[in-house]
Amino acid sequence: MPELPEVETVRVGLARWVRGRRIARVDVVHPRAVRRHLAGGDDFAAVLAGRTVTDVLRRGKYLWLALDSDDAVIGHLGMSGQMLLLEAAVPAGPHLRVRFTFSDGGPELRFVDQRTFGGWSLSPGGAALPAEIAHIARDPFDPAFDAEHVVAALRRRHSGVKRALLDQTLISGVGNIYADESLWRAKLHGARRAAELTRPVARRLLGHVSDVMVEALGQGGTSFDALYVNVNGESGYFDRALAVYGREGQPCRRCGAPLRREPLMNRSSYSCPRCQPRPRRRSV
DNA sequence: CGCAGGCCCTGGTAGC
DNA sequence: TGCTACCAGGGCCTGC
Repeated sequence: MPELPEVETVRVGLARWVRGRRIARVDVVHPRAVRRHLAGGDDFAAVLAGRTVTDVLRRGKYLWLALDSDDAVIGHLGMSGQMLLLEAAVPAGPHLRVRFTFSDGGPELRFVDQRTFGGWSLSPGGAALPAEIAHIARDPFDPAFDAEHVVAALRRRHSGVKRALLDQTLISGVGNIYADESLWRAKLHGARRAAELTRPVARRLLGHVSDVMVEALGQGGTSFDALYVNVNGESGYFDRALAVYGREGQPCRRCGAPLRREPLMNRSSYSCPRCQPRPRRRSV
């Protein structure tokens, strides 16, 4: 489940391996992978052929290949997407969705995605920042990330604080895993109403969000199964450092109480019943 | 407008 | 053994 640290790891890998190369051919193996490109897979491939990748950029969980035509190819890993760089001779796996081959004959870029939540689309003129993702807020790795602005926006939200953290138009890059980890560090239950957080508490929470993702980036990303693999095909291993996510029934590392799992927004949330008491008035 | 919830999708696993 | 039900969840979409 790639979140900001994992996507940044992929971006760095793509920049290293794809920047400056000319796309010779694109094969859309599964149409769902380009469902956002309404003109279809053939058109997607035709537009990209002959273009050179000038840079690989990212905002939140979206990344894009900037092209010499000033257009962009936006990519999202979804739940299970992988970017693999492989020699052409390596046989295709069962979940290959899109294949990019390059005119230099070097390694292909293969987008592999079991659950098909991820995909690609074209953004005309979007090399600097695709209009399609301009509504996505800056993420904590962005030099222009304005924490005080996010604190103020967070404190105007009437929804639960976890829902607010997962809202990519408020702060981007945070997913279910790092939201839970951040809330545990901040000793806050995710159903606490965001608007009820004091300014210092909101600041502290955002500090934890940033810390936990910076730490994950340093570890090379999170992996729970073989689904997340970085661009060179190596699994991340940050899972060993997770304090709450996936640890139902195991002792809280702070107080020893058995961690709980409960549904929130129709997905699992992990927290400590003692460190993160449920609010009387719950917001989701 | 803000907010909440449903849906998409596949493979692994639990349960019968 | 083979079937069904359920779970994982990011982001888009709809409806209130």
